[in-house]
Amino acid sequence: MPELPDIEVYKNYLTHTILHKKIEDIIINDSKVLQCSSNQLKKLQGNSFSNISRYGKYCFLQTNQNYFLILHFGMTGNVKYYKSDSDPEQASLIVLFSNGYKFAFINVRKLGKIFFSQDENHFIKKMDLGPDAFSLNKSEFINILQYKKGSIKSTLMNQKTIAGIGNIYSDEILYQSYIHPKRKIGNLSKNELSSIYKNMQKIFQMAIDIKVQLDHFPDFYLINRRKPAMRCGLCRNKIERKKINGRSCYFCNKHQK
DNA sequence: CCCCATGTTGTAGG
DNA sequence: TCCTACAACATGGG
Repeated sequence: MPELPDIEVYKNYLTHTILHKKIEDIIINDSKVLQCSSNQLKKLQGNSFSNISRYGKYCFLQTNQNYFLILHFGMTGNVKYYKSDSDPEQASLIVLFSNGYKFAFINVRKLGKIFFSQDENHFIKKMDLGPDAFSLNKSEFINILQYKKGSIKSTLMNQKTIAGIGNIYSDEILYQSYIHPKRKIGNLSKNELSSIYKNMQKIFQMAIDIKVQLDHFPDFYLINRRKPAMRCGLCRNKIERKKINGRSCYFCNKHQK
């Protein structure tokens, strides 16, 4: 489920598994997801990962030589640290460590991407990413949004404006903020923008705390109600689905004004 | 067979 | 220039 909280959970997982282990080899099973040359990946051999970080929906694996292996998960990306002769299905990339363990970047729909960079900030600039959603304070958040022209949902999902929010969490944030996804930002009050910010922080923190296990979200959340004929967890109205930005937007037409 | 799915990118149009 | 809509990408599930 790769939006900001999911990547944060992957980051924590990798921090507890792959750091400081000698990289013996890199196996590329699917060059389609590679956004760099295999020669660049060869540079990782003999080194180890020294730090894992996240920016927006990207995960940065820094090596002790200050190279960065950068993962983007698309719709179905996942990571796994394991010790076995048999590798996961659809592992695009496998890193072999000298302790016999492996790290796999799993990529069912092949919409994920693998990048290589020598400079984290340069990469972020090159990808034209806005500031990370979870690192902004309230006034920075409001300053960025308040002069935008588009609808609130589209703008929240625009990675060039703010990085990290996707379809599921933009819906959840607006649902809990009592704001209709099609509202133009210019029509939102300071209080409403402030509410969006607070709910974003609260929802992301919740999702990270429960490691994004869907059945651990509070019952009133929208996230487990994204199905036809489901009832709103806040006012029991029927949840609606509408295409916005080519994505299925779920919302409650009664309490989201 | 159909439609749906957590993302990004390119194109066309207002 | 900025915003919206839509198709494409690839694969699996209902």
